[in-house]
Amino acid sequence: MEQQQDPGQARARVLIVDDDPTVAEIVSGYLDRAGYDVDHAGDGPDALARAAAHRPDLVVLDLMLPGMDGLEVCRRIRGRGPVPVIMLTARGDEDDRILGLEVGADDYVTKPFSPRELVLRVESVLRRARPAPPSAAVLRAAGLAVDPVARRAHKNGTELALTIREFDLLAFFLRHPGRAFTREELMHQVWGWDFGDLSTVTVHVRRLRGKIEDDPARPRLIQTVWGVGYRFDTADTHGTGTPDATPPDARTADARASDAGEG
Amino acid sequence: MEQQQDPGQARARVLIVDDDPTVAEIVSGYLDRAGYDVDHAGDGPDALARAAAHRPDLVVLDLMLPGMDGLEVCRRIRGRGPVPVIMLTARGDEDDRILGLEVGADDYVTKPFSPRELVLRVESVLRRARPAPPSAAVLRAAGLAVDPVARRAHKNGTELALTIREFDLLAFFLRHPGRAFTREELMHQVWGWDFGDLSTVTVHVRRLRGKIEDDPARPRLIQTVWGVGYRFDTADTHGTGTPDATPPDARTADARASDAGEG
DNA sequence: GCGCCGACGTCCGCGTTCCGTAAGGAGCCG
DNA sequence: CGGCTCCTTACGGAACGCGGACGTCGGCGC
Repeated sequence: MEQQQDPGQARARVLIVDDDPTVAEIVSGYLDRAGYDVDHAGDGPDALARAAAHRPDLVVLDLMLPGMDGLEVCRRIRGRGPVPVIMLTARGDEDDRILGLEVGADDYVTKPFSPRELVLRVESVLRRARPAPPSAAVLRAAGLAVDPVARRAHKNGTELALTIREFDLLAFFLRHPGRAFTREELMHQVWGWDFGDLSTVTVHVRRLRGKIEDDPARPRLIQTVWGVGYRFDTADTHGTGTPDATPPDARTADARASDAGEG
Repeated sequence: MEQQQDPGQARARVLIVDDDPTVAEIVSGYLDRAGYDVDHAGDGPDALARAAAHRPDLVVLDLMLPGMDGLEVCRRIRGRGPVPVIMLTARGDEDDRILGLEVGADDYVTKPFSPRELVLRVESVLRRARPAPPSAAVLRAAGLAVDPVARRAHKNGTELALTIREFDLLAFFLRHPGRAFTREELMHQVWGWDFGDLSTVTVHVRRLRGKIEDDPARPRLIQTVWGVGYRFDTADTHGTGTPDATPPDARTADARASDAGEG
């Protein structure tokens, strides 16, 4: 069964381009019942006009069109913007598939096809084309954005060139803002070591400061807690003398495994 | 999907639904000689029962049935699973054809038909139904277009001559843009190995770079993540806005089979 | 059968990057 | 002022990535 779309969400517009009225009608019925806003064009020029007027979210395009070549239509439609295209080709016509691939089709369905399958393809392509919604995996604070999955860090939109240790250290700080850590703790959490020269931590904090602080000589983000260690301060966790200011982040102990990457 | 008749494999099961015994017998004979395991039902309820019991790989369904409508039978059978259906319709009855397609038939044969033709259709539908598990779309990014089904890759319209490993590697990268992978992960996901010389990955990345990068010495698409591995970057996954284009979908064990192709 | 060729995995040398440590100087506190 | 802590810089070595090249295996044509 096809699933309905979210009520409240605008229905996705689908443009069907086919010169056979019966095929178009069947497909329209299926897509309509599946919750799409369907438009139909019978030939190439009509397709281009409707595509320009209605700005569909997806185009189902028959390759065999009277007048204008389906490939040409595809090319022109995609020339205006990144609209996903599903192409209907004759059964087993390998050449058409290849051409469709080159011209910019995102998927193809061979005729005769089951309307059910077409609906599935439409859903699949649209799902794939949807821009990724706010990825929750990105850590943000004080103009910094750290993506542990991509292993990228940005400061005010420009990318930072961080080494592994610097990246892991910054990611750890971002996960635990406003809290002071001793060098031993950092060495344990970020390095995974329970012993070693603690000046290693000092040096890496210094290097990280040099890359993320506006004035490394007078650091704002990574504060030195005299006699203790370091604390990452964001702009919003400022001024509150909170002794136990656990951020909304519910992350507790043993964050090492996820914070410091590999063991 | 089910298996086709390979030597050693079980024969494909075909269920014939027709109220005319002579027709059913003739068709059964042909299909049996063609190597299929044939079952027969004379009316709608019988068809549903046998379909449930024997789980056929394909159903040949006469539209004109006593008792229950053929369309209703088709609808119910397909409601249980994605079974291919070939429909037998009266000659020139356009409405039946349309209805058949609407209900989800994969092909149709008009009566009177030659049993030989029906066998060909059966083979065709089974062949088509098997190796086309739904998601067989085209991957696109940064001027690249990769068709996993056709095993073709294009860059800016010109075809790339990729080896098997290079193709699988590129397809995997295109499926997970903007995400960093270690060599171990790539070896596992693309090669399917859990051990082995990781320099193999390095070498293949280099060879792939030589074919898809404008300046392989200064790669833009496949970025090296120092100390970690590699990351495929598209033009649009650049900057703070959308650092992660990969939806947090189910990334399970079966991802390998679909990612690396079926070899 | 024989030789050619492409694909693949492995190995080695080189240049680069990064890391941990050491040492000297400055800052903070009693 | 003395002791301790922290900052800064420098350096050697290890780790890493890259490019080039080699040996093997299988397919294909002769």
